[in-house]
Amino acid sequence: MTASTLVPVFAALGDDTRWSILAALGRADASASALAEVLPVSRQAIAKHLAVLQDVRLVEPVRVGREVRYRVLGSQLTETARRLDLIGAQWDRRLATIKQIAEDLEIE
Amino acid sequence: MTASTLVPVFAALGDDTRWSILAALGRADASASALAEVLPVSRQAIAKHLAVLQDVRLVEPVRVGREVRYRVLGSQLTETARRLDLIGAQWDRRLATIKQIAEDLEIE
DNA sequence: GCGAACTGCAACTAAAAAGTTGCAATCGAG
DNA sequence: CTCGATTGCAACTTTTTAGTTGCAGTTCGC
Repeated sequence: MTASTLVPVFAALGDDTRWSILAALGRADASASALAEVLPVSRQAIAKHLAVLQDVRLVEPVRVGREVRYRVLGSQLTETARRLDLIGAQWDRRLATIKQIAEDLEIE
Repeated sequence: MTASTLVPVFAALGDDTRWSILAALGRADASASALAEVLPVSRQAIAKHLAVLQDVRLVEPVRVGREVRYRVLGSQLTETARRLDLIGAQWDRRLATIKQIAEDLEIE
């Protein structure tokens, strides 16, 4: 996974409707039609959201007879979390360094 | 931090320009004007982005004389990563359970 | 084979977000 | 005190995205 793929994942996660979809899929795999019966948007809207989620590997389609069920992929979320943590740690390290320098200066 | 604050953080992180800003701030604190000299957008556009980032506590303003420098906050990123990891683990656990059940059924 | 259930594609509308320009207000340095 | 640098506010345009409706294509069950 390269850095260029990280931002689209966040863009995908930055929408309430998509989280509703992910939450529903977190309980059980479901098709776009099935999700449309639960959520307050049309099936086509859900299909578009699923396409977005599939593009960033947050869900994957599973054909079951004539319907296409979607499965949520925790691995992408875990991987994203790991990378986010690294970046956050870097920033904190720089701030800690600055703070340390400031304290050293005060002592002198 | 409540769940309702999580989605806006992702929305904030789902934009390339904001990542450019965060990357620049990751190297050194800077004002909107200073950032505008480096990035290919106007100062006002950057000011809006900084407001978005500040709303979700990814940066915080620091007055230095007549200018307002912004500091990146790693803690928010770390916290977000932690929560993301928990959710991903939940999903993976469900999938593992399902897989286990499927395997058990095959044996019988 | 035929009808019903599902999916997929396309065009369109509406709302949100990114970016711009222009101007007023503020504050420091000389 | 005054000039220049910097920030803040407002109106506007453009682009993107979320959502809709309508229709065509597939495939399963009877």
